Amino acid sequence: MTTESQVRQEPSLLTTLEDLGLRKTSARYAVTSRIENGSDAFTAEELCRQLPEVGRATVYRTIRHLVDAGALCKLPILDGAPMYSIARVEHHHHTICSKCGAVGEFRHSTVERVMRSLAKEIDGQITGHKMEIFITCNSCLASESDSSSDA
Amino acid sequence: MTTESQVRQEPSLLTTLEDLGLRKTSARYAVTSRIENGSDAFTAEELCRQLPEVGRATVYRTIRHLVDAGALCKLPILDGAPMYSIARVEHHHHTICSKCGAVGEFRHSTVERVMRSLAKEIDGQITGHKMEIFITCNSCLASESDSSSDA
DNA sequence: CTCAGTGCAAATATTTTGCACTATG
DNA sequence: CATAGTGCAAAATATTTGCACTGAG
Repeated sequence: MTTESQVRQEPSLLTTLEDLGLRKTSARYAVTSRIENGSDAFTAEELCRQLPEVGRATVYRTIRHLVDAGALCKLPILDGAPMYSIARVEHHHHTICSKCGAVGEFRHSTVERVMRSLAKEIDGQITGHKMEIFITCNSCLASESDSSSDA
Repeated sequence: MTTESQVRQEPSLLTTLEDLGLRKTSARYAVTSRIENGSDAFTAEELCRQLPEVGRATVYRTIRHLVDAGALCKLPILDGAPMYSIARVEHHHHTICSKCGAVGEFRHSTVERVMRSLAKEIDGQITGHKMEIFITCNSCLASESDSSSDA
């Protein structure tokens, strides 16, 4: 979609869990494959609803493992529950469509360069940063122009 | 603290509420003056605890009004409840100390310029952005070097 | 006096935890 | 077979809502 184009073939999330020394269980298989085959961003509750056969606690625990391992990003949504999405690019930022909630990833070297120039203005030592860009995605723009009741 | 130096004398939050056509009540006075005299960032629950004489619902309702009016920023904290801080600079970003939670504000023209250059790479129309910089603030750096048990 | 605003407590939402049971390695 | 992992339901936490009462204009 952006700077980094196709970075397919991320190692399965289940493998990520194994690498952490965790067992390969059917519950974890269900959760990770649902994440990998589902829509790009989701909430914990959504996942629970989609996986009635897996206990709520297990879903939350699995998500936490994946976030800790860096395989999932936790996106702080201002309203309700946080959303999660698979981290495809090492360090990146997110685009979030305010209409439909679609989440995209991008990486832009300028952002990192800005961080360096900010360093001297900040009253402390920078340890990390997070940037979210709110957009109206192209599909939503398209459907908007249908009902052209714009002010 | 940074680019924009002193922008004191923001209109009292209570005035902001009046401008919205809301009444000037004692509960709202209590909430807004507590916010203005308290520490820079706070959670809704903290405010409730500090104002036992004001109902929890009123605290939440007042915060919501202020956020809607743009007088307070809602900072999505990844762990627990979101934090709020007074918006002093029109459009700005935040520094958050990972150790002590202190929140600072800064504005940097380069950030806005980056947004413009990103526009052509993003698959949709940018409607807003939010950037948070995680730091270890100078006070925490100082107290760290005391107990120099660093790995 | 009227109705916006309030406080309370119950409802709702989200996430974590304790514990007995199950199944992976 | 030992114990990591699970499911459930209860607890903990965070926020919203219904409703009768109060007070600002």
